[in-house]
Amino acid sequence: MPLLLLKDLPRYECLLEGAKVFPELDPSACEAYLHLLRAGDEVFSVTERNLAEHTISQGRFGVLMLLWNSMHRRSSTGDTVDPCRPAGPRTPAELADAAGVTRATMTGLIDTLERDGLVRREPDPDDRRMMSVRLTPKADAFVAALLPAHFRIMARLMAPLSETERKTLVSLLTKILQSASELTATAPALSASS
Amino acid sequence: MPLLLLKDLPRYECLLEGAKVFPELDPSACEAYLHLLRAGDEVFSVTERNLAEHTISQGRFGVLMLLWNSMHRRSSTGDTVDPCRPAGPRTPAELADAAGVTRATMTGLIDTLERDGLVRREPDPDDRRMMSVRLTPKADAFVAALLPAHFRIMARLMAPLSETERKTLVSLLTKILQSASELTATAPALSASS
DNA sequence: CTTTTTTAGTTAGCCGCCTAACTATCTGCT
DNA sequence: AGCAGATAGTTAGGCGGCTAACTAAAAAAG
Repeated sequence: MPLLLLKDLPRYECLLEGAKVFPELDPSACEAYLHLLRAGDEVFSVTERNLAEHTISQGRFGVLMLLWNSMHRRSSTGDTVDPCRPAGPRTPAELADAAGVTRATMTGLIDTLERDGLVRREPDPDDRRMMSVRLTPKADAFVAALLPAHFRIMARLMAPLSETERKTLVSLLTKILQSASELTATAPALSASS
Repeated sequence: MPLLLLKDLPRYECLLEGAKVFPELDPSACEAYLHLLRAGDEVFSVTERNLAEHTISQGRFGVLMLLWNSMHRRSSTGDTVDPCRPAGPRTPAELADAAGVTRATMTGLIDTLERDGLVRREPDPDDRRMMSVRLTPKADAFVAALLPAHFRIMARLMAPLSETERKTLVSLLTKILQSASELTATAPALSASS
């Protein structure tokens, strides 16, 4: 579990009462916020538990998936990607960027993956600053064995939602994602202005 | 940011293609899952950034909120809680339970909060194993100064959603939460059975 | 051609999360 | 009374985030 969260979400009446004390408190916004964090966290930890059974963390799994995708990706027309210039992330910096972590963090993840024999670092012949990270055959088999259960869990998590509801959820989350990125862009003004 | 996540969510076509390779892959479930994690993470990091401006982490903030709530809570009828036996969490174990972290983690959080002068540990006169954690006046002022901006951010994040959409979102997330907890209960069967 | 700036990757150190093991205390059973 | 087991809290060590500072190499500027 990545974050400290209330196990029992507050009842709506409590939020209404809080709004009396803090005029800034928007009860329905707060409720949606708390449910979003809670659900995201719960879903995260369910998949994390499955991955942990295979002795791998979410972070390392993410790196494996990025590399796997780089190796197996085909374009939407069905053509294979030019093998001389693979499209997906290969270097630590590209991986860090794709994964949304710092390069320092990626160094650590690749360290442990390499230690476990799942990836290899290879120097770039053209630019001696760069490394190329490649999956080992072991990792290939590992990921292939892991994915079915992983996908099954996603399917089970979303089982109670109809196709329509899933689309609705995605569209609502997309709106939130949008406003979050706007909020990020104007970050300095947050705590001060209205 | 608590977790390693794809910065760019995969297009739906990619999921459809993946489903050809992995029959367990339910594209709409996967899409919903990825959006949920992504949105949760993004929203989390937006609030985290605000808290960081006040030199406090999400985890410590959560502890302060639990204690604050314990101290200021009133019942829904407006009566104050019996002051001799306050309802909210007080001890590290209760706090850990309410926050959903281990007691070891709570020890660390209280350590840093105490170091920063925001809480005090007081021995329990009746049971010498127990400690009582109390907010200092400094923490009281600190939280009161922090909350308005915190609430404002929640409101902004949810601004693009109508009241109806917020209710819809909460109800969809509640369904997912429900299936996640069922999945947690039957965890051992996950990777094996269908 | 030298110097400066940028870039790739690593290292060091902090924080918060975990599990496992430990101490101290209390509770319950005989 | 006395001991086994439960419980509260801490400690120790690992992992994966982060920032900041560093090295090496390439690119750009003069």
